[in-house]
Amino acid sequence: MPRQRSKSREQLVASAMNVFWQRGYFATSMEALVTATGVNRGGMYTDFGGKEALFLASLTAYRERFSAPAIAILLAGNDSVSTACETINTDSGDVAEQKKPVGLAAINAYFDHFIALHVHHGMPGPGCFFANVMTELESHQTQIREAVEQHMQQLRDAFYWALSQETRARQTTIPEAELKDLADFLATASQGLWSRARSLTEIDDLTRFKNTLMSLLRSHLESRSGEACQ
Amino acid sequence: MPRQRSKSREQLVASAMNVFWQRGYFATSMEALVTATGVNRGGMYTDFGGKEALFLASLTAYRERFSAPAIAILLAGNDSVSTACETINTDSGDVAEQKKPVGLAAINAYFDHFIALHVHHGMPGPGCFFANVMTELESHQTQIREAVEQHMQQLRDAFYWALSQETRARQTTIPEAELKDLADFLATASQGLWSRARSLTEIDDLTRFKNTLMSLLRSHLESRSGEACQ
DNA sequence: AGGATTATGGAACACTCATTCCATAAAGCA
DNA sequence: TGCTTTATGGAATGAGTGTTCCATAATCCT
Repeated sequence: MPRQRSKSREQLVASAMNVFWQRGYFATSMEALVTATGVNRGGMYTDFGGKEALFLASLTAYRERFSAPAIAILLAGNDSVSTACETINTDSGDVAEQKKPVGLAAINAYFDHFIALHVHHGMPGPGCFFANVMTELESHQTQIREAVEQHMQQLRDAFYWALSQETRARQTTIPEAELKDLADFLATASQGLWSRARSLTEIDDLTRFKNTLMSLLRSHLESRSGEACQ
Repeated sequence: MPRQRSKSREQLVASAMNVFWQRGYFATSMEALVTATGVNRGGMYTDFGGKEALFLASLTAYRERFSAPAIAILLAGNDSVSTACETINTDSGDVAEQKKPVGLAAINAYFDHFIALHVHHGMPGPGCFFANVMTELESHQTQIREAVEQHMQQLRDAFYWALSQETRARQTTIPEAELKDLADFLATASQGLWSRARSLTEIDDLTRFKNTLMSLLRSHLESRSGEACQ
């Protein structure tokens, strides 16, 4: 009986997410959301509670659509998530479906995925939604803070998985604590890259970061495996 | 003849800077600035043009008061800036005045300075003002964008200087391009740390990042100097 | 076709924002 | 002391905010 809505709830969140991602929470007005999504003002309040609820929905939509596929690349070979990742990966289609890279190669692929995103989007990029939110947090609610922390945790764990795969392949034993530190470092360093991508104008800057990081990582792992040199 | 003002222009900017740094541009209202600075509303408009001009002044104040001293640590031994740095360093007083660390030790000292700042401030920290601004940029003017880019340039150059000092001490020759890439990497990675410090609660997380980064750097430089091993 | 139901889009509301203005208070000079 | 000059703090302004509401329009079912 009812009139059918112009855009589905998912389309609405997808549009809103883009605006929040690009402009941040405070700089985004409800008016801007109305024009960007094409949805009438009232509908935003019947479907969601209001601006903050819509922002939270945008945050989870971002994690599903962008964050999870990227992290899935790092988790290649991890059986507990492989089924979910496989569908996501084949959807995005920018990862080799036959033989997914593992270990350092997975980390390399993660950054390639990041770079491909920026080639597609154009520079300067929008940065990481979560990293952007981090700098606006002060007056946000704890709910959002938890979402950010959860994202960082996932990224860290994914890096840890990729690193442990690499050491297994190399048949080297690195203390778990040291591997965790490395994973932490990678998560934080890549957050820096995401932030930085907001003001850089050259894709090459991203590529050089990746190459340098991978080179550092290789040097480190090799120095730990071939201890005979010292 | 006139009534003397309650706070100097510099005190005003210093107070305003803290609020902008903590809360960001949009989340900071003029009312909050009035109560935080203790300066009357009218004075803000006679001394500066308005909110944006005050924000710009806060940005340069931050560079002078926080950014420059930190970067000066990296530039130890660089004669072209040594005089300026010396006065700044002795003011802050958290750097050994007699023999300033050079090369990798300077980079280590840079992060120690960063950590000391957070010990003093308490966690979670306020992050890097410039990094915070980066994520709000979309609707800001080019003037602010330039200020951010200028800061990144300075940080990058400072890291480059410290790295070149290190290779000179080690008597190893690394191509200039490769050294520049390393400096770029360090600047971006440390921006990640600054951002991350906004949501972390343990000082130890910062220390572990520093240790891991220094360890990676050492492994890399050693692998480049002792090529005989491979 | 007619009626029930829901989306629509614009008006209206209360509120906060940055900015301007002004009567008052305070300080130095005659 | 009286006069000039400037800072002060609060009121006023007008634009913009998030939110609510409602008459209208569109769709589906009978």
